[in-house]
Amino acid sequence: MDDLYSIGDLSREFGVTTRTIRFYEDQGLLSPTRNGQSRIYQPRDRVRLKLILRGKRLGFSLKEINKLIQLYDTPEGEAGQLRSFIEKIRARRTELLVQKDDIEHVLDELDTLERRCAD
Amino acid sequence: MDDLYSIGDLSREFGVTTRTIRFYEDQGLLSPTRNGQSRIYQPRDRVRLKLILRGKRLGFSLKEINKLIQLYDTPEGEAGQLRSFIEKIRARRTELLVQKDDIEHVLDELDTLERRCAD
DNA sequence: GGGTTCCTTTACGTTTACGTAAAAGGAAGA
DNA sequence: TCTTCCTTTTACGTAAACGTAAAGGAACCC
Repeated sequence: MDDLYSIGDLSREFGVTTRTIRFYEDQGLLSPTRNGQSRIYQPRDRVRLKLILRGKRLGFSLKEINKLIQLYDTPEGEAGQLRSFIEKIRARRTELLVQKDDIEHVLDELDTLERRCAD
Repeated sequence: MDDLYSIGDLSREFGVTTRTIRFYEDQGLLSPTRNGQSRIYQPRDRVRLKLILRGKRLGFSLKEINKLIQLYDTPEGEAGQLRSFIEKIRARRTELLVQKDDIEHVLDELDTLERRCAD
């Protein structure tokens, strides 16, 4: 019971509500085991939650995050689906590059603003 | 009437619906002049729309975007409000740095995925 | 003058991502 | 035993950001 977590543990660690964590499970993003009625989270569940939250920070919807996670979990095959998914990945990457650029712009502007304000 | 735009012009240029543009006006983010009933957008309105959309790409809410825009428009004074706003700017910058980091991680992962898929 | 296109306002509908409250059960501590 | 804390399910509520008609006016084209 060393690397096992309750829903409250994860809630505290990641700064999200238990409602949120249950919601992610409801949406098929998490599937913890149970001890009686209580949810028990393994390290891999914890990692997965981490990934979900990172996805969120990047503006992915939960559905998109779900697909990305599933993509990680696919062992090998299903090249057919994957081919079309590569396109999506590339599209997303393009978006992310734009976003990165945006961020750099905004960081500059924030600096300017901050200096302008510091009077 | 060279640097004047209709709502349709901007809609087409930026790939958003007219509904969206009117909604932004409704939220106080845009205030075009009128020709009779029709909205007329000046270059500065166009720039502002551009800023709004960039803000959106960065995950700002319309309310936050509104504040940032107002911050740009403040001529000089009101140091009181600004001081607390600098904090928000710094917080946002920290978030953006995290986000930039996230993006770089994900870009790497997307590369890996793409290579893994390319069989 | 009919058709097409663009514009307007009003207003109800929708999706996402949870918030929040209600009602209840199990376990630990004073 | 009582209280407190953590957990559960169920379910209605909500904010943000538009979508989607509906109904109408103005301008242009043939």
